[in-house]
Amino acid sequence: MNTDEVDRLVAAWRQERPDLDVEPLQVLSRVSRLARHLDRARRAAFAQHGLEPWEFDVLTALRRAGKPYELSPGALLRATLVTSGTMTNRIDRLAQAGLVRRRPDPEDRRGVLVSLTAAGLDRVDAAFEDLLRRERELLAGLGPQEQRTLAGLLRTLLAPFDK
Amino acid sequence: MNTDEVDRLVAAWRQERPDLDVEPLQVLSRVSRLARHLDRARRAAFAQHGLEPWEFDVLTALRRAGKPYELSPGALLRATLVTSGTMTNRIDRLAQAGLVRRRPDPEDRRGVLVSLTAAGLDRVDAAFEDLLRRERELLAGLGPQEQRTLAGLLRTLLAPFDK
DNA sequence: GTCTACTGTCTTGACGTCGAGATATCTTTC
DNA sequence: GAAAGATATCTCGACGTCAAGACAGTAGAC
Repeated sequence: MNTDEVDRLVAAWRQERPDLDVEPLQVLSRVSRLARHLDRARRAAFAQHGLEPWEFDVLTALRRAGKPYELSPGALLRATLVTSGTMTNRIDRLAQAGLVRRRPDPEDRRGVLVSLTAAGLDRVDAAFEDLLRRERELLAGLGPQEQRTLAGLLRTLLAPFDK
Repeated sequence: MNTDEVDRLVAAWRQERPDLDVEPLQVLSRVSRLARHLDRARRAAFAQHGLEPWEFDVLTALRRAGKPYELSPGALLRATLVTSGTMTNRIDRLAQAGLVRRRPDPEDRRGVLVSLTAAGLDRVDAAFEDLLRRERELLAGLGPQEQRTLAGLLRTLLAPFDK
């Protein structure tokens, strides 16, 4: 079993605070670190398609909604976990870039509906394929059974958050 | 096996892009989500001690260094993966808050050494204990053996990044 | 010793996010 | 049908980060 950065981190803490049980770090520090590396991989994948991660997040939410690829800003901010001010700003820039379109909601005059343009659909589909390619490489160190085990353990940890 | 948010995400993608193998999302989307929840838990733990996550990151790096809890800004930015401009700003504010101290490096006139004050040491120790408490709760759904399995699988995924 | 390349830290300007609040509209209750 | 509260979106100012570059000091080659 090779030692990695987190093993060194844990060893340093044991040295400095031998009174504490730092085992939780073995799992959770690795989760944080892996997430950071994953962010980089995502950024790289999207850059090839001229997209920023935040752009992908929004386009992807629309893409997953299925035809006609249209959601309200409210639905988008719930899907992407950002605040409303941020979402307004994002939609502005995506519309500027020609990737989404805004139109008034015919059923609610307070509301707006945001939809993918043809260009937005093409971009997000291409970027998503690239992302999956890179994610597969990232997971190449694990066999199919190990991946399922890992997914299962992570699901257990996430369960309390899905209320 | 209960279905969670990620299962729904994967199901939506299978519906929309049945031509793609989206299995990687089962692992990696969960890693990202768990990291987000972990960030919140950290934020909450630190807030009780009047610390922001970024403050904790810096103080912690100094704490782990052991007596005399002193590192250069360069060492700190490598430990925390931020840019030098960011680190300058962080040290400024931590010094302002009385949690760290800056002094010229006696061996290198370009250099500076940053060390924990007594107040900084107390704060970071208390916050760290709180963090571990919360992390343990987060992991409560898994038994000790499962946690070790999970840590091992994550270590395998991280190995390629530790150069 | 001097030139050149490197290192360590700080400065600056642009950017994206957040949080609070403003505005308009819808819904519920009486 | 009017008032009160809820909801949807947008506006604005503050903040922390980054990237690029400025500046001072060090180290190696000759």
